[in-house]
Amino acid sequence: MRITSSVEYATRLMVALSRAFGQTPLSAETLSETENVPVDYVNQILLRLKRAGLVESHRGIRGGYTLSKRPEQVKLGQVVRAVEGEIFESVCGRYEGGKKDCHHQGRCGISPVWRRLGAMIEEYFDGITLDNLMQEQGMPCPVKLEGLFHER
Amino acid sequence: MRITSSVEYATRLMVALSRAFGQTPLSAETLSETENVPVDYVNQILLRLKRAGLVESHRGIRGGYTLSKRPEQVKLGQVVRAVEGEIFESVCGRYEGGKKDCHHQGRCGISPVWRRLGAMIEEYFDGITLDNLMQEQGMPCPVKLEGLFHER
DNA sequence: ATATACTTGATCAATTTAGTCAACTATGTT
DNA sequence: AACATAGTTGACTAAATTGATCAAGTATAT
Repeated sequence: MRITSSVEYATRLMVALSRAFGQTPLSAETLSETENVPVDYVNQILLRLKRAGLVESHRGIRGGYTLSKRPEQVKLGQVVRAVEGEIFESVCGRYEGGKKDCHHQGRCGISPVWRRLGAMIEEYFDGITLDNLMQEQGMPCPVKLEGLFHER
Repeated sequence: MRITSSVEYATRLMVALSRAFGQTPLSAETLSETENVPVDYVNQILLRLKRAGLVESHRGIRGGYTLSKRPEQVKLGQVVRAVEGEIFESVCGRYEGGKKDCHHQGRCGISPVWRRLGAMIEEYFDGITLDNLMQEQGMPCPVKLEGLFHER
């Protein structure tokens, strides 16, 4: 379980765009240099972010990318979903044993444990905004998880 | 971000061994059948669990595996660490950009966000015991995360 | 003795992740 | 209009990880 390079890079790119919010667009080339990410990879990631509606692109000589929304209105969860599809992939049914004779239904308590973990992680990511990420010390106290554990 | 088959299988195997706790050992062959996991893979996973001290092996004609400790004394976190090494791999420095001109040090708030996520996930796994997993409804309310978000 | 069953390390295939490439389209500037 | 900048697209490749298999052992209860 780890943060992939796509997510790491996407997050850094979004923070860079947050810093430049309200100013002129940042080109993929520029972002590639300041963030030390291969330019083609930057383009690929920005394209996914664009398709998710998180950034806008501007062609031509002084083109580049800008945030679609204000930094405080963009959640880290949206960024992760844009590049990964799903934040936490459900496990039930993915493996042979699970499908054929699923021990995740009525016979043991494993399934809810995975589900809650997924919910917890999503909640965590959705509780953090780009604005939080721009702060030196990270976000203050973004998530309230109490409810999750009593959910039935 | 997902639960790997090793973790899924290891968890199921440990729950099966929990059910048989105090009884005769369960052979890899038996576990393979009841859990629908290839027998060689079962052996591989059980070996890792053994090296982590979570199960004991018994050779010979009525041999097999037994839990080393009572189900309520084994944490899910230990099971995950036994098969995966680390529950959540630290990201800082893993990628080129991070090493060369790390944006995770003093200049933005990304790093603490990953660290806290990792701490949260570890805390979650360590708050669940095999005993919890045996219950139909999963564990009750294993984790208190309040402290995590104010940690500095 | 012998059948059962754990032990070990190597190997292999499938999948995912990371990164590259090339051909193209749009746009501002001169 | 010409041109340079810069986004767009999809295919492609390489590396790493994951999932699974195999073979040649060793130990032990009966």
